[in-house]
Amino acid sequence: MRSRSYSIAEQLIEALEEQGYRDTGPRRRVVEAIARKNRHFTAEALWEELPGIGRATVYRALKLLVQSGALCRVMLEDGNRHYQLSEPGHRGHHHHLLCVHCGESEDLRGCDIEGQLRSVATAHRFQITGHWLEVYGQCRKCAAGRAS
Amino acid sequence: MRSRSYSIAEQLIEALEEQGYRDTGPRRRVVEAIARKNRHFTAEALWEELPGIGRATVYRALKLLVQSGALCRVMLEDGNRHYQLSEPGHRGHHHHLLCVHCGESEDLRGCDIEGQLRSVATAHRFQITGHWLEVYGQCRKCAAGRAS
DNA sequence: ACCATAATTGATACCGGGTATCATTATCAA
DNA sequence: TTGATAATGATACCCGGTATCAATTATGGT
Repeated sequence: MRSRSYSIAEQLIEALEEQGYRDTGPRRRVVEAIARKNRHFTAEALWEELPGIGRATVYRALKLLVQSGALCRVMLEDGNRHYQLSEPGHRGHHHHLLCVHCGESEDLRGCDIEGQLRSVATAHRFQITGHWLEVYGQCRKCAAGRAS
Repeated sequence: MRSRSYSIAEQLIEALEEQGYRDTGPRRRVVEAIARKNRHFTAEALWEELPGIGRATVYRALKLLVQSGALCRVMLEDGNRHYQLSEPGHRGHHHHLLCVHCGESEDLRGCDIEGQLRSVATAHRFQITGHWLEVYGQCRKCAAGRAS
């Protein structure tokens, strides 16, 4: 199986360039580290695997990538902020199913939360401008394996 | 109009005693300050209006009150944690409509988010154990007054 | 290729919000 | 009253993130 024409890292750099940000060495190293991740991660953990890169640089890159939609912020149950790559073709606002056991996460699809909120908003005469939703639990594999 | 038999402060103290915590002077001062609030507030702001009370004491009381369900944590859009009294008779898990303009909040009622999540969970074969939802916007008064 | 400009970097200090420690004090049941 | 135990508050600390700022680097025009 051949690699696709654009690596994840390149897509991230591109996302930054689209916003007018420069393609720099440190940023490449950051996005390459992100591209290697297959789980959500903390800013701190990312920084630790990038010796020589400044902490501020890592935090700055994360902020820009979140702005661009290529990366999304994930709020864990304990309140810790994590980050993870947006699933391909799913960059807008969306929600996550987070497995509290293995740390896996999936995007929540086919869920009309927005529609429901809209009707509730009408009932409350409240004009909704945004919302935040995270869902916690166990993924299929973990639920099967533990069978508590 | 006469005051009710139990003040809000007394209800809070009671909630703590139910959990086996003692009725102490500092705690009374904390809950009295909370009882005076009609909006969500930060731990820091609460502490500032309680001279002589230790910071740790305030944070500890907040934690216990949240545990008891009498107080709920509110997550603002900017990520800041606030606290607010649970509406009477609405102590369990629930969600908030937060006005980003005036800071008012209402509990979100008559919303079957849980039911919807349950069906989505089935589709994803994901076993949900919890979730977190906050809704941001403008309350009726603010939306009318601003009419942007 | 060179330059001027503006963006980026990284070291560092700082900040806010919250917690651990621990000696002292207060509560409460017997 | 007393003794076991919980609570307090001063403090130091921790964690995650940001502001500052001088030095460096990318970039577009020439």
